[in-house]
Amino acid sequence: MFELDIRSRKAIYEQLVDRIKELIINQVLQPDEKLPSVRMLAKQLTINPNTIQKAYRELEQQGYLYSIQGKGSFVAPVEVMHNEMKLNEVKSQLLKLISEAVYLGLTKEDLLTLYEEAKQKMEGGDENDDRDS
Amino acid sequence: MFELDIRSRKAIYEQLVDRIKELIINQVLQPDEKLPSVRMLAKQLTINPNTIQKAYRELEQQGYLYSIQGKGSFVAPVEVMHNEMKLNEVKSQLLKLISEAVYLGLTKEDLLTLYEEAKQKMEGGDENDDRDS
Amino acid sequence: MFELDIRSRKAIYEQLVDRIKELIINQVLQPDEKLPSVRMLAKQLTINPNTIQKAYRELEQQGYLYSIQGKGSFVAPVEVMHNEMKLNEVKSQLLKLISEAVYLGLTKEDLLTLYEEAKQKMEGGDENDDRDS
Amino acid sequence: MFELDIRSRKAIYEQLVDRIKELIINQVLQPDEKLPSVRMLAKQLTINPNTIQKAYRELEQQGYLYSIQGKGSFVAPVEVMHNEMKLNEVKSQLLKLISEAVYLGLTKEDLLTLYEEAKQKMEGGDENDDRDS
DNA sequence: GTGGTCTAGACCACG
DNA sequence: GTGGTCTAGACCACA
Repeated sequence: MFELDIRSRKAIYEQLVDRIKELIINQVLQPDEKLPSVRMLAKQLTINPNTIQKAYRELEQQGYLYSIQGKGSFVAPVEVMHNEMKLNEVKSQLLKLISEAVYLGLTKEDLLTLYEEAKQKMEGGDENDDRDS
Repeated sequence: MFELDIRSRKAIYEQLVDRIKELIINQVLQPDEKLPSVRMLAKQLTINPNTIQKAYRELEQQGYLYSIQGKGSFVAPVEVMHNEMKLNEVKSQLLKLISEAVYLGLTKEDLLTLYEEAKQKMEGGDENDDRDS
Repeated sequence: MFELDIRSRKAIYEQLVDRIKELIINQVLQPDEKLPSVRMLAKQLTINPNTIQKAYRELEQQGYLYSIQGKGSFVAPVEVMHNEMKLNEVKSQLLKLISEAVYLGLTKEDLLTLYEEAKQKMEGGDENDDRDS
Repeated sequence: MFELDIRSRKAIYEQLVDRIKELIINQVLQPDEKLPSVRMLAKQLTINPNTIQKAYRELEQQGYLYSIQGKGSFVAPVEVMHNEMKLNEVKSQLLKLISEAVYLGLTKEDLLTLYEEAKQKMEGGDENDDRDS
């Protein structure tokens, strides 16, 4: 579930951040669900606990997790207010990436296909799904 | 034209890569156009020539530039064949980014707006083309 | 009345300390008024009694509460003598915080507004006093 | 200049953060001025480089510093736009602290005295000062 | 030489 | 048992 590539150029803690963020976005990890403890996960992945902690801390700063002393780390519920700033950041990144993709031949249809794909993955993780949103 | 933010967290050579890539994508830099020499640009930006070189090498590897010994570096024309691999990479990045954006509240309309924006910038850079694509 | 945020980074006992201090300052809790027993409050808030005890002990040390064996904990009346030391501590904290706020753009008017706001809340909590101080 | 109390309950990196923030606010450290390198400062204070790095990183996240790979860490210039959010946070903290201080006997005059004191320290650090602002 | 990352351990605060 | 802090080292990427 949290497998990572030790040989990758990308820093281990960054891989973890990306992977966990993905699990949250696709609702595999539900709001307020507890994540593995720093030490447990460290043992399981055979990496240093500090590395896990750094990833958790980063996710906390980005608003995806919250952690409680002596209890553990948990998935943060989405809060619309706080996200507007983040959405604008992501939009700016998207504009750049879409530009590059279009330059390389991406069509509007391709883009919409990707959108549907993203949607589908998110609904797939939601067990209480009522079919279409 | 190549101004960069010395205070940014992003490495200077990366900023250069992104900036030049952007200029190529928006067709400000046309195919086969010559880029400034490493030394000239280094002097102009008052940074280390090695940094410029690293950026040019990176762009060459990504297929955006080609260089000729003793002549300089030039913008590579888009080649459809070679791009399919890159398009798939970018598509994969896009899927991740779109997923995150949707999680944060992006709508399909937002996405199409971004698409049109990207298109427009590319056409705007093309001075010899007033027609719609 | 004592609701606390389980997701907060701040330790639970600290949240309790702050909340009770606030209630005392705003005169919602009057001098010599009895606070809920450790066990009752623990049951009501569904947290560990030790946590309540730690908060009460902390407030006692800070001079906001006094406790009587077998009777419970009570709000301490303000004593001018004992407060001079604390006032100086708080003044020192205030100086730091005001400096930071001014650095971030706080004006003298903003500060006076905050002062009036603080005053108002304290008078608002005093149900038997409609006059100005 | 960066002396810290190793016996204090407060974490070393937090002491560093507070101290450096203070130096920036009082303009002892000027915008774009370089801070001691992580290793130099670690050697000077005889503490672990990681602890310094944690402090620098925290200050960077709070917007007081920016750091550049291979160059060092520098004081960030104040940007009014980005600070409004922070100002509101600090205002909220101020309201609480002023309430407590008033409860302990702080007068409006005391508060204004503290304000002037804060102002004075900030101007004192400004070498190009034109007397009053 | 600089910051950034990682490891392998230790101790503390919290509940 | 949990996260948070700190130490004492090591290696890498950047300029």
